Amino acid sequence: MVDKRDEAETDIIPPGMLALDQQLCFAVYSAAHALNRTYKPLLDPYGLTYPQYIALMTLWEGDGRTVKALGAKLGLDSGTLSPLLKRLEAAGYIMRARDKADERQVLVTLTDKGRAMQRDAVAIRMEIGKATGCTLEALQALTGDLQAMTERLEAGAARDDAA
Amino acid sequence: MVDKRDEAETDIIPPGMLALDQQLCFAVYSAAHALNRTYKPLLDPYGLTYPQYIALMTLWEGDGRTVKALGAKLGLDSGTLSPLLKRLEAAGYIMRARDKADERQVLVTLTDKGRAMQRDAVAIRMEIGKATGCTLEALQALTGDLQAMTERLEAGAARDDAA
DNA sequence: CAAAATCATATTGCGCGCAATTTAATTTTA
DNA sequence: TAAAATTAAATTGCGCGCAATATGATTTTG
Repeated sequence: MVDKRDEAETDIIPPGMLALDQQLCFAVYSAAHALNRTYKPLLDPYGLTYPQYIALMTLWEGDGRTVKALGAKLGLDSGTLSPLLKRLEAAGYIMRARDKADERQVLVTLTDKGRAMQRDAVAIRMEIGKATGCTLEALQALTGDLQAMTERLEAGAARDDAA
Repeated sequence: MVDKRDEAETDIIPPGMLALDQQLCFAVYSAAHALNRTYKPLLDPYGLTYPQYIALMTLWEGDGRTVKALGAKLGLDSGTLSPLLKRLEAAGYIMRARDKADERQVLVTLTDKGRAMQRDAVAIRMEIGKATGCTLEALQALTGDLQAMTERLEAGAARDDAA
C-alpha cells in the first residue's frame, strides 16, 4: 500500500487524527450527559441526583467513611462533597458526625433509608444496562478502555503538577 | 464449557453484570472529568472553558448559526447556551445579533479573535491526543462505541418521552 | 512545650446543565 | 384578519464541580 500518495497522506492524516481526538472528547462529554439524562427519571422518584447516587453506592461498599475517603473514590473534593452530603443527610439517606478520635474528620454513615435504597438500585442498574443497548462483553470492554484512558490522563496531570 | 455449574452461574452473572454497568456509568463520568481537567490548563490561557471551546469548534465548522442550531449540535438548551454565549461575546470571540428576517432568532458569528483561535486549537488537540495515550485506532474505536451507545440512550429517552 | 506546618472539612464565587417559566416574534386556524 | 398556538431566546432556581480561601484540629519541629 506504499505508493506515490504517501506524501499526500502525511498531510491528510494529522488533521484526521486531530478531528478524531476532538470527537473522542466530545463523545465522552455527550455520553456522560446521555447517561445522566437516562438516570434522571429513574432517580427522581427518590429525590436523588446521579452524584448523590454514586456517593451512596460508595457507602454501600463500605459504611462509615470519611469525606476525604469518599472524595478519593469519587474524584471529588470537599467543595463538591460537603454540600452534597448535607443534602443527602437532609433527605434522610445518611448521617454525618465528627470523628471523636480526630475531630477534623467527618464520618459518613448510612441510615436505614440509605441501606434500603441499595435494594431499589438493582432495578435501576438493570434499566440503565438495557438502555445502553450493549452486551455484557461490550460494557466490560468499554469500561476497561475508559478506565485505562482515565488513568493515563490522571497520571499526566500528576506529572504536570510535579513539574 | 456447559457443565453442572450453569445453574450457579445464572445466579452469579446478574450481580456481575449489574456491578459492571455501574462501572460503565462511573467510567464515563470519571473520563469526562479527567478530560475536562486535562483541557483546563490548555484553555485557561485563553480564558475559555471546555463548553465554550466546543461552541467555538461548532462555529469553525459553520459560522452564523442560530442558538438553536448550536444547541442541537452540542446537546444543550438555551438555558445553558444563552449565558455561555454572552460570556464568549464579552471575551471577544463571537458576536450575537438578532436575525433581521426572523427576530426570534439570534445569529452567532465569529470575530477575528474567534477565527484566530482555530489555529491555536491544533496544538491543544495534539496535547489532548497525547495525554490520552491512545493510538489513533483506539481513539477511533472508543469514539465510535461511545457515539453508538449515546445514540441508543437518546433513542430510548425519545421513546420514553413519547410514551 | 510552643510555634509552625499540615490536615480535614466547610465556605464562597463562578460556570455549566437542566427544568420551568417568561417574553417577544411568527405561524396557524377559525 | 383576529385569536390561538407555536417558536426562539432569555431568565430563574437549584445542584454539581472546582479554585481559592477560611476555620479548627492535629502533628511536626525547633
